[in-house]
Amino acid sequence: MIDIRCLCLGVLSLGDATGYEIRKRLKDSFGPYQGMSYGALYPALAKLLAAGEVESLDGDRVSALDKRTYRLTEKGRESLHSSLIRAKGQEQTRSEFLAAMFFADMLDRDTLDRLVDERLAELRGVLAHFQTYRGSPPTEGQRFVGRFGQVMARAAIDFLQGEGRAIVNAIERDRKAR
Amino acid sequence: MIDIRCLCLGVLSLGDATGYEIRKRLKDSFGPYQGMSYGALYPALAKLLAAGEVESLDGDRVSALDKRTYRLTEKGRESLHSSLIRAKGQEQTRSEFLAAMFFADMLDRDTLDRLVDERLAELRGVLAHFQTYRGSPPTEGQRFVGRFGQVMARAAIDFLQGEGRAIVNAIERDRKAR
DNA sequence: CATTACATGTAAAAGGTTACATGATTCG
DNA sequence: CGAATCATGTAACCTTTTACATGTAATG
Repeated sequence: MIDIRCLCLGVLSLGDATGYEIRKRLKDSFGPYQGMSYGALYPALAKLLAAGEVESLDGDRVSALDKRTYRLTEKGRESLHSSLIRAKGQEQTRSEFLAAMFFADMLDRDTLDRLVDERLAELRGVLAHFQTYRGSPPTEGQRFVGRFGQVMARAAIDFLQGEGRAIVNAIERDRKAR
Repeated sequence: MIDIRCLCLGVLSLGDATGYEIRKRLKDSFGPYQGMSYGALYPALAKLLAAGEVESLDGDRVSALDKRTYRLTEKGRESLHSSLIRAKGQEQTRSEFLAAMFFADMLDRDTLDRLVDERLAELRGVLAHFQTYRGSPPTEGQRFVGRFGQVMARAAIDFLQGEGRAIVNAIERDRKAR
């Protein structure tokens, strides 16, 4: 399973980083396909440190709040590799948007339009994010994720602007006909 | 927020059901876009019952394991409606597939092919699922979700069979060139 | 000098999964 | 009569979010 620890190891495999940077790089790389909150991140790093899968490059931290840079160890690299080869081709989406749209017949026109508009805004953000690949030339893996993200965002936008909007309009027509 | 309790209310808004049936109908409607385990479902139903948002149609249950059919109450319908109008157009995907592909450069050809094949198999299942809409004529909301699911699955399949596979092949070429 | 970005952590609570325990009904 | 499906529930565990507490460094 790919959990937060595994993701930390993965980001660190591309270069040393602080906890804060790990989270940022993950967001830059995956956009909406992976998230990470500090409350999960720092405990995960502590566990990785205790397990010897990462090492801290700062021996002389005075306070527990001082900046700390992590590096992947050989043990960590092996652990990451063994997680990756056991990974399944799974994907799990929990969509508040679709859940609400499913009950569209209970909702008024304004709410439906708002839901679609919000979804479109987010998707356009995702598309722009993946289109402007900043920083160093990406690995092939990064390229794969970026292209996949673009294609899926594009497909969702096209649907919502065309057929999706048409279904919403049909709901409204039905209501008026009644 | 759309949580498991809200989903139960939503399913029940389309007709009375047992806990088991609620889970089944949700899977039928949303495919991979919503899941629900029994360990979350039954405690959620108990809370809804205590809150008076659903009622039990079986007064005379001898054992706690006897079948029980739930019905949405007026209070439950209001609660559902107020959740829906507060819903955001959000969607969150956690993709073990993309996480693994991101580190494609660390993986061998066989693993990459397996990941793509597994993803394709799942997506084809999703597509088939949404294409064969069984049962009673769907509400417009159901139609929306079904069409959205089809479009997104189609886009992902096309990508993986074309450009995605090409990137995987490029990785292999790079490796051989080294 | 104020704001934004950088930076680390803890504690409580929510939310969910997995495994387990138990049994009835239906269909070939 | 055996297997699949239907059916309900608990408990232990895991992960993650949210809110809080605490600063430093860079930038306009």
